[in-house]
This record gives sequence, structure tokens and C-alpha cells, in this order.
Amino acid sequence: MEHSAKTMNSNLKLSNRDRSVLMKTPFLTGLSTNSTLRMLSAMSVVNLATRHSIFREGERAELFYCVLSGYVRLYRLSQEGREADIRICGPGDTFAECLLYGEDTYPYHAQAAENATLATFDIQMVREIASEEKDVAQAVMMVLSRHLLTTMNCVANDRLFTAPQRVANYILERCPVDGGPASIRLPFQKSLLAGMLGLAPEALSRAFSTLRKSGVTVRGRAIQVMDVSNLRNL
Amino acid sequence: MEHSAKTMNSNLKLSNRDRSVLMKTPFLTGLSTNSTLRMLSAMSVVNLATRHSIFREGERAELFYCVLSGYVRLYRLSQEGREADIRICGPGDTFAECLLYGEDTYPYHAQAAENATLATFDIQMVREIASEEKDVAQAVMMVLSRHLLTTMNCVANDRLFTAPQRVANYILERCPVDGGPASIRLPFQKSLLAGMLGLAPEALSRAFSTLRKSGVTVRGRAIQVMDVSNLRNL
DNA sequence: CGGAGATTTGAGATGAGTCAATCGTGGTGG
DNA sequence: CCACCACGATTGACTCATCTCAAATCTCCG
Repeated sequence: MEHSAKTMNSNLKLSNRDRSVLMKTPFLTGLSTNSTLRMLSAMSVVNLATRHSIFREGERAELFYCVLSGYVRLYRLSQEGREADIRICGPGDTFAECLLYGEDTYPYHAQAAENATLATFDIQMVREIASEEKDVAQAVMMVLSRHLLTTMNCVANDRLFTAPQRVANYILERCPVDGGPASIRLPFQKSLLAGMLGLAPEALSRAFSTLRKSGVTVRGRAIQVMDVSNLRNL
Repeated sequence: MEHSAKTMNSNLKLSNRDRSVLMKTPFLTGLSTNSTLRMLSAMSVVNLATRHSIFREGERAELFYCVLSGYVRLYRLSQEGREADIRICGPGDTFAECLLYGEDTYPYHAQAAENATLATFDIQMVREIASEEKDVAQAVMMVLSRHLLTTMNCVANDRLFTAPQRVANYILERCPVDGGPASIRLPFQKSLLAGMLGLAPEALSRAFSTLRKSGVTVRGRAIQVMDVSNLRNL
């Protein structure tokens, strides 16, 4: 079908950029040649159009994923159909990797938030490889640790900070560390950032306008900060 | 000092209950005899009095922990001194294990929420053991996966549900699965449950009284549910 | 240039936090 | 065994943050 060819396309041809992201994944860096080859044999690549569903909550899990380009949204649905984002994955991020040693069904929905290229890994095969190749097992542990750390951070941020504070944190994490002026560019739509921070889009908008008096200017995806060290005092 | 002997006491003598919990930890179940012995050699046991601090955010991390009895509170502080719980660990739970392959400082505070017995593991040593013994590496991956899954669940719950819904979820997770009446007993103070659900104690109290009209009765630590399947429709 | 979708703004409703006072309970010591 | 005390839990009053719905605007793409 014309449609499915456009929205999902599996092959092993990678753009140079995608290949470079792939090899820089904590998942594949520092592996022996042999381990790398084995991992690549468990891997495929797919292209996804914006809003394309990757998997649904409750589906049997056979693959986990690594984002090469674009962004992916992981979310849950309430009974009434309200959506809550759990995590936004960008280039280099891995998701559903916790199923390597956990349940056998996906615990949330995943959807391409924009056109995206993903590497898929066969869970069964990687589990096998990890049990034989120490460097792969170590890579898995590193990825899991890092993911766990950022997720606990997310809980803490949600519970400790207000919307403007969370937005300020997001900006500061992406600014050159010194004081003075800085400017960054959002890599995605604001509605995605809102979900990432656990906010409704309207709340993000209002948070930005609150931050105006702290020297933050927003025009489209461009964000300018008059004085980074000033913003750091919340 | 009399005081420190009372609040912190390191030895290798375990009560039968503690030993049984320890061996049932995902961390130590299913290991070969040799791996088990090596893990035990990286381990100590400590007793802690209520409110005793276990480590502070930013401290250099040399140990990770497994709760044998009692409860431990992991939390962050805001500038103004407000506390936000990130996780409550009970018997069998592991914490700071994400530092095996991550940063080298603790990313949050840890405190005994009541008298507790903990197993401590030397991070450096376990890292070494995991790199040599496959079954240990696998155990680490299982623990990390499970922890990650529950933490993502926590984010989803916080973002999707109101206080009464979160409390209902907590109760339902601990009820026999069928319908009809049920009763459970809280294993700790209500203020701890409040923190676990990301609520102020007052909010938990109000949530309980909201749930009264759904057939939930609370007296001290005892919770009675008139009809489980009824409560399940939020 | 047109238009669909994204973003902003306004107004109102609601959920949850804070502070303070009261109530209940369990543990301690007489 | 009882009385008391200290601390946890509840309740009320109020404030604040964020969501929801609706309308107005903006922006980017074709």
C-alpha cells in the first residue's frame, strides 16, 4: 500500500547522520567488534511519519527502540481519554529497553512526535547476546541506570517545582554554563515541551510569559535569555 | 558513643526474617553459590533508628542499599527547604543502585522512615563482580528494569490521576483481585503514604474522606473496602 | 496568498498546598 | 492499670497553581 510505504519503511540503509547517532548510543559505544556485529544483526531501521503509532500499551513486546532522528512520545491514557506524557525521546535515547528483563507487554503507548528514524532491536536476541557478551551487558546496565536517573529526576521536578521553574530549568540545562546572555533553539514544537514538563500547552505558554520579567524572550522556537545567572535564581 | 551505637550498628548477624528477605531480593535470588558468596563479601548490614540520615544529596557514593526491614524515604530539597519524596523503599527494595554505572554522587537524600535494617553493598566491588559473573550482571539488569518501570509508573500516576484516584489505586493494588469486600493494613504511617503518592498529609486525609462515599473506611492503619469492584470504577 | 494547525490569551473551575486549630491515639511512666 | 503527653491525623479557611474550554492570533507550508 502506498500509505504504509510512506509511514513505515524498514531497511538497513542509514544516512550518515543516523549512522553516527547510532554508533554514539551508549548502547553501541565501546563494544568489541564481535559484540557490535551481533547487536547489528538483532537490529533493523524504520522510518516513521509524524503521529504514527509505534506500539500501544498492552501489546506484546518483541522490540525495543533507539531514536536516531526525530522525537518519540511515550504516554498513557486515562479512562476518559486524557493523555499524559511520560517521556519524550530524542536522538540517542532508548525506550522500552526496560522490557529486556521485565514484563512482556509494553507498559505505555509510543508515537512518533514528528518524522523519525528509529533503530529497533529484537528483545529476545539482545537478551541472549547480553548473557554471553559482557560488554553488551554492561552497556545495557549503563543505559538502564541513566534512564532511571533521569526518570527519578522527572518525579522530583514535578513534585518540587512550579511551571515557570521547570521551564527555567529546561532552558538552563541547555545554556552554556557561564552567566551573561544566551540563546537556544527548541528542537521541537512547544506542545511537545509542554508534555515533557507535565504541563498543558496553555500552561507552558503562561510560564513563558511569566519568565519574560526574568529576561526570557520567546519567538517561535528561538529562546533568548538576557542573563543566565539571573535566571538561575529562579 | 552511646547514641551512635543506638542509631547505627554495623555487623553481619542477621535475624532470620532479615536473612530471608535478603535472599529473596531479586539481587541475590538465582545466583550461583560462588556469585552469592562474592556478593556477600561486598555486603554489610546496618541498623538505623527512625529519622536517621543514610546519605545526603551530593555526597560521594560508595555504597548502594537493599532494605531488609523497615522503610526508607528518598527525597529532594528545594531552595526554600521544602521536601519532595521521590520514592519510599520497603523490604526487598534497592536504592542508589543506579550509581553502579552512573554519576559518583548520590542524587537525593535518604533517610530511615522508621527503625530499619539495611544491607549495604560496595559499589566498586559489585561493579567488578558484575563484570565477571554473568548471573550477577543479569540480576543487576533485572533490578534496574523493575525500578525503572515502577518509576515511570509513578510519573504517569502523578500526571494522570487526582489524589483520591491515586489513593484508590494504592488500595486496589494491595487488595485481593476479585470483587466484594476486602481489608488491608498500612505498613507505615499515613504521612509516609502521602509522600509516596506525592501529596501533603492533609491532602491524603481529604482523599480518604472523599473515598468514604465509595465505600472506603479508614481507622488508624486499617483500611476496609466495602466492594473492590465498585472502587475500581474510580 | 490561503488555510490548517499551533500558540496565545481570557475567564472560570478545580485540585492541591499552607497555616492553624483541634482531635485522636499510642506509648511512657507513675 | 491509668493518666498524661507528644505526635500524628483531621478539619476548616484560604491561597495559589494549573486545567479546561473558548476565542483570537500567529505561523509555517504549500
